[in-house]
Amino acid sequence: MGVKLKDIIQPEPINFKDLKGRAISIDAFNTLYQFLSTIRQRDGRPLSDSNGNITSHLSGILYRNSSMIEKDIKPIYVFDGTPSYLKQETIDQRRQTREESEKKWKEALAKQDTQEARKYAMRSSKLSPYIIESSKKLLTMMGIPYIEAYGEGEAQAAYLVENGDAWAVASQDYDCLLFGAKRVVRNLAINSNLGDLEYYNLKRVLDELDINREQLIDMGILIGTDFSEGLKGVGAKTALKLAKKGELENKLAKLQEESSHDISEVREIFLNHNVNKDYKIRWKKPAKNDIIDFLCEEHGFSQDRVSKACDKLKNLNSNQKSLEDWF
DNA sequence: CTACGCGA
DNA sequence: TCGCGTAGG
Repeated sequence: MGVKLKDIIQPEPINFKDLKGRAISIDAFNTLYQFLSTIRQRDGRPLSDSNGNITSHLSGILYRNSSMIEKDIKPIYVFDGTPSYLKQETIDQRRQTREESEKKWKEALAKQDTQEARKYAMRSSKLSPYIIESSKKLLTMMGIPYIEAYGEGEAQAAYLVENGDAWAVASQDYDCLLFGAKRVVRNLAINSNLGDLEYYNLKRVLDELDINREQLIDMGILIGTDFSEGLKGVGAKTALKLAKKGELENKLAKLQEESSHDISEVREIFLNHNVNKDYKIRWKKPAKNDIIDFLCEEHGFSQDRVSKACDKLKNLNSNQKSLEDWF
C-alpha cells in the first residue's frame, strides 16, 4: 500500500526516451506482486507449468525486462530484507486480507462467477520463497543485477539513486519519496507509452508543497504508513494544511498518546534506514541457453517466444558505447 | 503484465 | 498496417 500522498503531489510527464541509457532501481517485491496479481487467466488462475508451479512472475520478468533493455533502460532489482518489527501489524493485516480473498476466490470459482473469481484471485497473491528464488534465478540468467536490502527495498533503492548507481527508483508506492529517493518513476511498464508513465522529482515535489523532507515524513506518519497507523481523519490534504500551519508537532504528540509504538522510531525508519552499501552492480551477457532450459524445459514456456525475448536482451550488449561499463 | 493473431 | 481482444503456462 504505502503512504497515500496521491492527492497532493502531481507527476511530471516523462516518456521512455527520457530513461534511455539510464539505470533504474526497481522495487522487486512491488514488481513481483504486480505480476502475480495481474498476469492471470480469466477466472483468476495464475499461469503455471504442468507441475502446478506458478509462472506468472517469470513471464512478467522475461517480457518486461527484455522490452526495457531493448529500449536501453538498465534495470537493477532491489529485494526486501528483514522488515522492521514496526511493520508487523501491516504484514498481519495483509495476510488476513489475502486469506479472506483466497476464500472468496474459491467460492466464486465454485459458483462459476469468473469475474468475481478474478477480482479476489488478484488480491490473494503471495510472494512465496519459490517466487522470490525463481525470480532471482531468472534475473541472473538474463544478466540483470539485483541487490538484497537489509531492510526495506524502497530505502535501498533510494540509496542507489543517492549514490549515483541508478537514475531513479521505480515503484508504485510513494514511500520511496519519504525514504529520500531523489527521482521516482511510477507505472514503469512497457504499455505506459501512452502518457501513463509518472515522474516525481523529490526536490521539486518539496519545493512545490513548500515543505522539507522531514515535514513530508511527519505528514506521512499522520496520514499513516506501513510502520504505524495515522491519525484518524487525516489524509494528504489535511496533513499538508497542518504542515503549513506549523501544527505537525502537536498532532504527532496527539498521535503518540494513542500509539503503542514510539513515533520517533518511525521517523528513523525513513530518515536513517540501515542500507546495504557493499554491493556491486554488473549487467552481464544473457545466458540464452540457460533461459531456454529453465523456462521452456522446466516451466513449459514457448521456445519461440522465449527465444525472441532473449534476442532483445542482446541489444544491451551491442548498443553500448563503452563495453567496460557492462562487463 | 506483454505478445500475438485476427478482423477492419 | 493498425487496434483490439485474448492467450500465455
